[in-house]
Amino acid sequence: MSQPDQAAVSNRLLRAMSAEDYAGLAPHLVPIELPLGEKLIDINAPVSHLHFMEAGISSITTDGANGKVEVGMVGREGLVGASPVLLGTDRVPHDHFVQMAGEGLRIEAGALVAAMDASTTLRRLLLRYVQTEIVQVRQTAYINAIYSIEARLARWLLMCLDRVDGNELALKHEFLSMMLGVQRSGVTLALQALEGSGRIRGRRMRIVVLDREGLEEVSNGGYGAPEAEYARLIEGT
Amino acid sequence: MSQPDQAAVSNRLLRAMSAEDYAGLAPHLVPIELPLGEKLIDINAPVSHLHFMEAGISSITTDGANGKVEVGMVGREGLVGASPVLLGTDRVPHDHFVQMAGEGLRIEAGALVAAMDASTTLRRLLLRYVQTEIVQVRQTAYINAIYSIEARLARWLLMCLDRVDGNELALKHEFLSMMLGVQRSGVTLALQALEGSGRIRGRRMRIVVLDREGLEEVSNGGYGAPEAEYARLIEGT
DNA sequence: CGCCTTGTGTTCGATTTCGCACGAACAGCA
DNA sequence: TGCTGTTCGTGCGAAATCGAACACAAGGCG
Repeated sequence: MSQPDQAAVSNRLLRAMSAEDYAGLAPHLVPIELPLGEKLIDINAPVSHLHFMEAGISSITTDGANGKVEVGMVGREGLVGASPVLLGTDRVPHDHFVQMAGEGLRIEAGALVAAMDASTTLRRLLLRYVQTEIVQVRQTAYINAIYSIEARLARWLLMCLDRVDGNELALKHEFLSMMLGVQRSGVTLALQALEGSGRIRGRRMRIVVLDREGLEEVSNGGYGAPEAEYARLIEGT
Repeated sequence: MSQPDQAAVSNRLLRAMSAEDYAGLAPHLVPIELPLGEKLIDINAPVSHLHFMEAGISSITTDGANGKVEVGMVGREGLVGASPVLLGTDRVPHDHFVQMAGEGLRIEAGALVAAMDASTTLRRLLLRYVQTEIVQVRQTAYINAIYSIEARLARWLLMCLDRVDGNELALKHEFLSMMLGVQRSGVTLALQALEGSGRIRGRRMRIVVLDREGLEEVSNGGYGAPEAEYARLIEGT
């Protein structure tokens, strides 16, 4: 098995770490396909592996009495399973599944923990990543409390856009409605509003973003702060 | 300055740690009053001190274009400032202030970090606490997306109740409306609904909880999971 | 005791979102 | 080409919530 060179990976965490830290991790990284719907971590099931996302998007969801809603999103900026493994537990009450197909680099939990124990710089980087996850979900809680469907949808599309190549997203309205925790027809109406103002174009199973800045306006401040915090904490910018 | 004995403290983290870990921390703990409204951490300001809450409640809020909403709650089960300091940054884009007056044990960030570097068991405990904060805020994001005002209010009252002695909460409707991100009149109506079903009794500036289990029913599954995860991760139950 | 500030109860129209249903458009497939 | 299942557009009454205003009540203070 040949692991990719650090310069060849897409994952922003792997790219941000020192060459030594990457070299220590690389022998344990196993390239893996991430097909749509693949469960990376089951709710309350032992977390044996983590996944550095290389492409595609994974969702963290809460399943409750009233359905399933997204409470976290991980793409190539992140590491699926980071918070439980780095913070000392082996299971979480949340589902983690592949929401947009892609690839990842899988690593065993034990190997990652060992690498972190051996390198303070690696530990520091990955713990900071966990902090960015916290900032993201606090923002989600805020948004879910007081923003309109249209603003929440705009933020969500932007977050997806940050994690894919190109400006197309392969998504069903029904799936979006579940992620946001709203009615499917509400998603259709919000998308039509965005399309009416020329910010996106919708086709069947596909959303093309035409005006990224327009979406940021619609998101009304809901998008941006967590993303800036990621840049600051992980990439020092 | 005499620090309290471990058996005498109320903070559940301090009580859960080993006697050795507590002994290492104790010389750095400074008892401090926490008056209503005191800011413990300012938004994006350096975090110099952390606070083990002994009594009272601190809120974590996001301030955005559309107002301020609570995105985290810390009482005597917790440590204000844990996530930034333990995860390697010195500031967070959130406000932390005292929402119900009480007391705490203050510690300098540097002293806590040093103690954690010296004890793997202490580090393990406190990182696990951060994980419980994550579980809490993911639940908040979930609830905010799809639960009614009444259910959210019931959950919020229960979370407060867990963090105070007795069954009375000193709260204004206006404050509640800000915490939940809803209209003040909506809070009044929801409280009346809870009072009508005999679960609480409201006076001016004061809410008396009469039927805790009734509130849990109203919260419709919104309350409980994060609390159970705290018990599991911190207290091993 | 009576004023005055603050907190709470109440109302009401506007708006958003829900919840549901049904038809139209599209894509795969025979 | 025609069939079929899926996805999307649409409409509509119901419900929840907003947003704002005003009246009333409680309690502090002079």
